[in-house]
Amino acid sequence: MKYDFLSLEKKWQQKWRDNQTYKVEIDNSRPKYYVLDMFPYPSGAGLHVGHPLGYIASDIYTRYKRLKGFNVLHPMGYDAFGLPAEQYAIQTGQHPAVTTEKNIARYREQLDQIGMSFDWSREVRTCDPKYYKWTQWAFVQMFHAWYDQKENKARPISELIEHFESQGTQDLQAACSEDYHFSSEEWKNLDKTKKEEILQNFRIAYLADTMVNWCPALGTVLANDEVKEGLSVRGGHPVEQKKMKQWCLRISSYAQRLLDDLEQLDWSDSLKEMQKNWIGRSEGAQIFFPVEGSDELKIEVFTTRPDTIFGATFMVVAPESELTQQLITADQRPKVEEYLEKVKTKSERDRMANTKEVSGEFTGSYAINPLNNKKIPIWTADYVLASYGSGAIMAVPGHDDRDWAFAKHFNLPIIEVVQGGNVEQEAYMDKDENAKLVNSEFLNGLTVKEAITKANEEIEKNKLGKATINYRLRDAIFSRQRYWGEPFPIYYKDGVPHTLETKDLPLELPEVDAFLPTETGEPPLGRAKNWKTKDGYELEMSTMPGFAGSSAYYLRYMDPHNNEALVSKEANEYWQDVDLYIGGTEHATGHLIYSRFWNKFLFDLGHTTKDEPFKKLVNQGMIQGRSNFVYRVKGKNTFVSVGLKKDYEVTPIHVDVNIVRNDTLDIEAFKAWREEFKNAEFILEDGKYICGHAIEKMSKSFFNVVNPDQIIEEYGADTFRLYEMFLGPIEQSKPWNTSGIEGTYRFLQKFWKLFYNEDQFLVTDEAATPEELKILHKTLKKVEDDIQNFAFNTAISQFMICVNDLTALKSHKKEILEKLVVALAPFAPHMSEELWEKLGHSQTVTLATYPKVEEKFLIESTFKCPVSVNGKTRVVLELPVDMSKEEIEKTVLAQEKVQKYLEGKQIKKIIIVPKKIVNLVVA
RNA sequence: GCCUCGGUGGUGAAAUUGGUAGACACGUCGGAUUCAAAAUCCGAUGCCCCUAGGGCGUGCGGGUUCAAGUCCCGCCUGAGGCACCA
Repeated sequence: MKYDFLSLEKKWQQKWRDNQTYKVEIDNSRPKYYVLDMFPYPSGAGLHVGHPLGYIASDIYTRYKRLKGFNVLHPMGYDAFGLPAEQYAIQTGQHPAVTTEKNIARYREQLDQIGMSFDWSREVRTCDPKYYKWTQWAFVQMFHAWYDQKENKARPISELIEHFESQGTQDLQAACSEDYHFSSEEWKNLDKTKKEEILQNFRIAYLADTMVNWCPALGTVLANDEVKEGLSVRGGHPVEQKKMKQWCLRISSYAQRLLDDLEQLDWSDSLKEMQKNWIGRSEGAQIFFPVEGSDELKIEVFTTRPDTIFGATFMVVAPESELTQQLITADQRPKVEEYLEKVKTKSERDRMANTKEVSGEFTGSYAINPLNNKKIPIWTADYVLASYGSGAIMAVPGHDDRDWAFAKHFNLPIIEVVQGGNVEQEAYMDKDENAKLVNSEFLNGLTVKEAITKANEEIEKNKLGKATINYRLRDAIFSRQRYWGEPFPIYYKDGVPHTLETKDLPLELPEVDAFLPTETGEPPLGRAKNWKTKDGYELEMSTMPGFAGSSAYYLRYMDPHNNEALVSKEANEYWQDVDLYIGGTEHATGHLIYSRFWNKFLFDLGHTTKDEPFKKLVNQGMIQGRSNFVYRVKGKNTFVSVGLKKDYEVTPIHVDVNIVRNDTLDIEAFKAWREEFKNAEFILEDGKYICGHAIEKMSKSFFNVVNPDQIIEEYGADTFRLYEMFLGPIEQSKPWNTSGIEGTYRFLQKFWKLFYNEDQFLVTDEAATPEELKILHKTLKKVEDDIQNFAFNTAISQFMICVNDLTALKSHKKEILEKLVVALAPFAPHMSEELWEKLGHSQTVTLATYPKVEEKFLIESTFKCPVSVNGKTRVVLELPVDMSKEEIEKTVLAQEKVQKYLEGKQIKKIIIVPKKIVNLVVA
């Protein structure tokens, strides 16, 4: 009987749906396993062949784990809030909810036809009020929390207030935007507004005036990870710096924990490295430089090289820094103001593009080097960033190349304090172990390492500052001036923000007449009628960013219909955390950091049981497009095959890859493709038109998009799944190329035929021969090892070898085939179900048990042992496994070939590597 | 500039982690079957040389080792990340 994949796959997909085969419940009798895919943003274009790569891999692993007896949670949902739907809405007036709904339906249809085993009863959508109730709830928790650096965790804000009331700021170590010192008395005497103002600086979700990435084209603020090279990641619009009042999350207070806990995670090195860089820890010292002529004014700097303090010949303060204003002297004011104005109008992008260009202005003030009391000028320059460290530096031109360039440009002195380079030529930045300090009083003669320690000691002793750590990671800006996102559960009373109560959540997104900002520049929510609380207080008009909804979705899947809590204790304790998370690297510094932070916060307050959400993470590579080209002869409607194009003057034209097969153009289809090609003529090679090709992003405009639908229609879902995995390791990015899919298709045909003799279903109860058993167990072993290593490509290769072997033996033994069906089930579930049923099982293959590998069939009775004589001659011998060293020597030397080679030569030594190789070293 | 990961046939890729490089698959060539084609099956297929046989081969140049795609040093090159971060 023919392998009729179309009807067979339809039949099983229907059965799985009808029987809710993949629905899971808490089951304390079985171990849990949690496999999660990064949920997709349902775009209007549907899935192309690149998208399901990770989903197929996780589905294979899920099905494998089920067969191994685990209770596997494998859910799917949609990250449904976002910019594209909103922009589409602006253009068409269609409500984003409507388009989103439509897109989701399409995604679901496509996912189903690939044969995914998701538990759809647990589906979540971030735009569903029942879901975003808990996003809002988490935000409320963050509003009412502060970060205790002593206990290194978030705590309820009420406990901070208690602390203030009993002892003011004494003994308090808290993450805070300001440096506060007050007594309990002083606290008690403050009015309500002032108290709230102070508390804002401690809250984990807080409102603050901050420099933000403002994107005028999108009309919204963006987070750091949403900006690349001064352009927005979505759309590529210019981004500028602007001071705005925004909601922020104090993620920086978690910097150290986010860094430390990376170690315990089973993630790829490159991903961990990216997060490390993003967090950007640097050790150094905070030093205060008094300003000449002022008792109060001090310049705080951060430096990683306190050892070079005697080489500081000037100071630089960031132009945007408030300090700058206080430092400008009357006679310098006009010049400095002019400079500040110039900096202000320079966009972030221009600033980045011209990093070589040196600019700055002298403020007129001088600082005193606290270690040698030398007077040094204070400058302002845009190479110092307001947002990092304290926004001011001590410039050591001898040992920092930016300071060096600045000093050279403005003719400032350069002092060498570390020997080893020529500071007149360039800054000497090496931390050579033998380099000694000079011109540095008590540091002279020390190495850099010693000098850093010594300088820090001296600074702390004299209370000039302290050794400290700085992070590049900044607090996350959490407001977006957009419509299609979660509303903030915040209202304002006398300008002071308050949170809604949990019982009043969710705060649903209101209807608006247009999805644009208001005339007065308020976000779209400003258009909503009566955007107020019951008591008439104004509600917050911004919405939350994309990462809000995806930060705790993995917890929601554990208990998606719970209306009382994000997740019940029971469900959380059973499912714990994600054992395997699969998704792309593009989320390395976005979602994967936010999500870890969000989870740690919930953990601190006892809302979840695990400190880290994702134990193991596998990054699937991107599938690129493989575009095809036809070459039109200039000025004619004639197309020349790629091999002959050098003889003509041609223009390459993208041609739809779906009318090209193995680079050969379907000429009739091409003529029908577009009106203008109807009468096209062709110059062929070997009777065929061969197209050129190039690797590009998979995109509609390159006509290189391949949809899974077409492939599945032609070859079936099982072939598609197999082929996607067979393409190469999942972590690797690679272009899609449909030629080659025949290989996996043929494999499934051959597998099917093992169960048939002509048209007759034929499996025998005969006992398997040792040879057959060996083939089976070798395959089981290799496949299982490969699955555990996510090497699905080689697992499939092994199946191919196995089928070839069994076909050659004309083997139809039930004993063998039944086990193979189960082993293949994770890869080709539809075919396996069908064959499993034909083998007489009434239950689905999902409930089968993964066959046990019997090692005894794997042990070879003999092993191949290559003999190498001085690396020149190789003889391969078959030797028994248990042969002794002496016997091996004897056998080797008795070989005719070896004898021949050794004639007249003397053996110097014989090296036997157990079970592997024998080497004879000849004199 | 800094960090990370790669570079193996015509193509996608394997290689038990230092042990016969190129498994498996695509493609190509040859054959069988067929009136013919498709499908299917069998065989060949790293490169070079005149075959027997030999020589060369994992980006390039060195090194360690009986043995290197794998380890070490120095380059070249591709992809990704970070980037006036003090």
